[in-house]
Amino acid sequence: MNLKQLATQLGLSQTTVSRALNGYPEVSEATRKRVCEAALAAGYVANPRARGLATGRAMAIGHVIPISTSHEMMNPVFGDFIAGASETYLAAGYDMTLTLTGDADEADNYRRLKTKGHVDGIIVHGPKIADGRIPFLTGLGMPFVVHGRASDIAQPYSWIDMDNASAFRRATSFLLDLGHRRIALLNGLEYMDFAHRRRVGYTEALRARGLAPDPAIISGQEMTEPYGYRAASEMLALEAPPTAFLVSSLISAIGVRRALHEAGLEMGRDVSVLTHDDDFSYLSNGRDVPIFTATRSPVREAGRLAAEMLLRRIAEPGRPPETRILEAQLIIGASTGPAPSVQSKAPA
Amino acid sequence: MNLKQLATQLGLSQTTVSRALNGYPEVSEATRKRVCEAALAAGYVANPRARGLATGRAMAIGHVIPISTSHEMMNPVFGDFIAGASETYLAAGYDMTLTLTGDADEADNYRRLKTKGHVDGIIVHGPKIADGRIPFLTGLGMPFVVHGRASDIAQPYSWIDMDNASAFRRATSFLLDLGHRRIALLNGLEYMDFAHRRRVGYTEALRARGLAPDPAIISGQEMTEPYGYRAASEMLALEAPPTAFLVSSLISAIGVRRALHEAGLEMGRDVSVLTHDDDFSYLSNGRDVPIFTATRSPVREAGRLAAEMLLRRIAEPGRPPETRILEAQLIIGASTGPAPSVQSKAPA
DNA sequence: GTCCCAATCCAAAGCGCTTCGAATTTCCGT
DNA sequence: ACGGAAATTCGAAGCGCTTTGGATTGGGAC
Repeated sequence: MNLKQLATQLGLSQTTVSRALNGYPEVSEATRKRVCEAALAAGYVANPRARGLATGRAMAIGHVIPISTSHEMMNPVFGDFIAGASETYLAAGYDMTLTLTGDADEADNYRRLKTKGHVDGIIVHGPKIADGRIPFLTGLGMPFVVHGRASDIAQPYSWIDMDNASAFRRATSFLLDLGHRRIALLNGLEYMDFAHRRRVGYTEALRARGLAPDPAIISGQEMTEPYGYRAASEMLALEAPPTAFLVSSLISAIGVRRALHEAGLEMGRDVSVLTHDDDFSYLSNGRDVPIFTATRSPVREAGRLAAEMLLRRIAEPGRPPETRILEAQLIIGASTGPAPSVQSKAPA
Repeated sequence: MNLKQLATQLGLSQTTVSRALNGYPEVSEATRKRVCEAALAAGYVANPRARGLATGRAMAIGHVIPISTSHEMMNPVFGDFIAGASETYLAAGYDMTLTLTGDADEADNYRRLKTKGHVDGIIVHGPKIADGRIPFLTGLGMPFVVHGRASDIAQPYSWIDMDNASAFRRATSFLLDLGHRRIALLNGLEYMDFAHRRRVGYTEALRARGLAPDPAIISGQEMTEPYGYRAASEMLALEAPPTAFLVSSLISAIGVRRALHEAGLEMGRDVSVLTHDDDFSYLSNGRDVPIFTATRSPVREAGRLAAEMLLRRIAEPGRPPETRILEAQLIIGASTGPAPSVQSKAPA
């Protein structure tokens, strides 16, 4: 069933039917009603391809998410982020197309170019410190919003990001306040912008107290559970083991917890753990009684906001780039406590 | 830059250029080479909408994944499954569009109808026991493949599924062989087909040894970490607590582990835990030394296979529905051991 | 030199929809 | 009853690509 058939059946022109269906004012209410009912009855819905061809709009936005081929990891952040964005799209009538891409640059530019004409805008995931995709898309003139930022890029562009540096600065200070002096950082891959910023925040907080970061208790890897376990186990075996761990993801923090248990240490008493918490739906850190002390920033919410930003950009192509920073909450849970050396000086 | 411009620039007709680009035989190799080079230089890529309109193929496949609005959960299974499918699509030149939908039926049929014309085929995620989407899509004549099955549906359709019943039957038997008699089941939501089948396998294995399932140690919820924790804690507080837990997801199993630790019990010695493991990339159960004894079936691989199946269906619309069952591996880890009562009879 | 068959290449007809410009009808005031 | 503005409706031209059927060219075979 296509427009022409519907129009013939109704004894109207395609023009009128199209206008009636799309809510244009120059069609009488009576006609509109008749048309809509007939369309509903016939189960008619405009062919999106044809509509796109005619209007130039695709009513779809593309998410390009990098999967490091070497690691083969689908970061769970993407899932929740996309779920959030999808709510916005649904309400606005947009579709979402996903492109998982190998390594984020080079040959891919080509592929994304192809994407042009397929989508009205793009959300860029997982930016690296100086991400080539950003100048590329800017040059292309395609509306886009970055989830995160790319530190070394001068020209303005739209992004939404959590304040990673601030969150990790506060988290580090919090641990320092508790008396910890050997604070390990289990970061994500540090060529990723977010991890880079977290490291910066961590370092700043240490320096502010006159402490120098110790490379032996800093690492940056993909944030899996086994990574947390392995890194923590190794660090705990050092001569001067850390008394606290600052971890970049709840999943890795779970690995750290496993390492602690295995070493016979109690989390929150013998060793403190503070993690960033993206507030995934399926891996909640507990609403009422958080297991881990954490910097929390819901990634799903970020997805919703990013999508709204992008839709605004698409609607008004002229508007200057918009940016939005989200502050993480510092949530106190049971995984942190005073540094043991301090505690041991208490009356026993 | 469009076809017409490119053709003019080359002094050829649109027809020839189109054919050259699409690899049709009736164009000389010399011409083809010239055309391809020019296209590359100009950065020309055919507008997919226009191509789709003309060919009737969208070169895109749709994933419709249900998000129970009540729970607001983006199941991590989807992420990995999609990553697998995406590999297949990339190789075949297909795009992927994602539709997260609220509750899976009713009004949504409409929406999915709209999807028609947008995609060449659909992958159905998260089927319930009698899922209305299956007869609906069958009636629509749209090629589709279900990841999982829907038990109560008579007419044939294409699906790929892990053998959930068999996996859980074997897992239960394994625990029974270790002497466990009170085996708790922490299942997923039991209106989901996969959870239903797991329950069936579990029940069968118990019955085969003359044991009756005890509702007090069986539950079915969304498979979050807190669920595993809460359910396990409650069951451990029973008068006759379970000596083993059979868990439907690694994430929930981590919650169970937490509950055990908190209760001062050692996993694998005091209480056994056996979980299903979808083999997510970021939450590995350990390749060499599995933490949990588990039934493992890589969901990413399933995604790849499902995509291949769908592409075959699209290529040959006439072929009869294809089905594929994947057998889970039973992997022995450190989380299981003989039932304590048995052990306690050993010389001490 | 002709004829015929391949090998190439081209013109034009859609695919289904939107939208501009024009035609038609309706409804007033006078 | 009539001119004309306002309210509706329509015809037709694309959007960019594929593909059918036909035209053109080149090169043996005779």
